[in-house]
Amino acid sequence: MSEIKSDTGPNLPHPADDEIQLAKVLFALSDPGRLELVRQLQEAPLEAARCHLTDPEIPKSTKSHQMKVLREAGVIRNEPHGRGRLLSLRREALERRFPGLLEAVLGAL
Amino acid sequence: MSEIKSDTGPNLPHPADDEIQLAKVLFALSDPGRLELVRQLQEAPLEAARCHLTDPEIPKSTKSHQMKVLREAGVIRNEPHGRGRLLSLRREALERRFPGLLEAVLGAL
DNA sequence: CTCATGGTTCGAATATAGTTGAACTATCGG
DNA sequence: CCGATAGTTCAACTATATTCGAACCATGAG
Repeated sequence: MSEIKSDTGPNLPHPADDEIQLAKVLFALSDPGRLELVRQLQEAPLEAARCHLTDPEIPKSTKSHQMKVLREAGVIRNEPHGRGRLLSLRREALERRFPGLLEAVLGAL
Repeated sequence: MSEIKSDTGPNLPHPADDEIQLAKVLFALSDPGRLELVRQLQEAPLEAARCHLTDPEIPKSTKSHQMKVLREAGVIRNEPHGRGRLLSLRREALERRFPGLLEAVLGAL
């Protein structure tokens, strides 16, 4: 056991709060599959392996790609967690940057 | 002069209020150029010829295409007006369908 | 009617995005 | 250490979007 944060580990790059761009966020959310994933993170962070229940046939590489688009847009965080990954919504960052946006998107039918 | 609405005229198709889809709206707004156009319609409707798309060098066919994407998504209305077209934001429809969304997007820096 | 203005549409080229298998990496349990 | 699990990355392919010239169409002015 070690408390040292492994630099060599699978720590993926995330944009800083103030680097999050509106256009990229809107684009990331403009896909039904990605939007669905975001909805699943509404209540609480989720292990990647536990979401996307709707389509169990999707290859993991495809799923990984969708997570990447959301992560690079600054919509979700993707961190190591046990032998998998923990996905979470970047609520605070998005709210600070684009107040009301996430709520409006998630609130829609 | 005639009060008859010409059916043969350039009346373009618009989605009905309840046919407006979130994903398409978000996609339409995810382009900086289109977003800029939408911002110009914030205050009041505008003749298409009067809204300069940041780049004055943009060919009219390209500009027409951008208007089409926004129109088909249900973001703007595009109606005949004199020898040109009048563009307007579909505020009410968007507000009814996705409350707060437009405000959040336009309010962003 | 004719012309200039302001736009739409079409088609072809280009650019960007999505999909997927295979190879690779990290972690945990035994 | 080994195998299983979970996910990323890469490369090739397919699909969708964007761009823009050229042709076309409607309106208003003269």
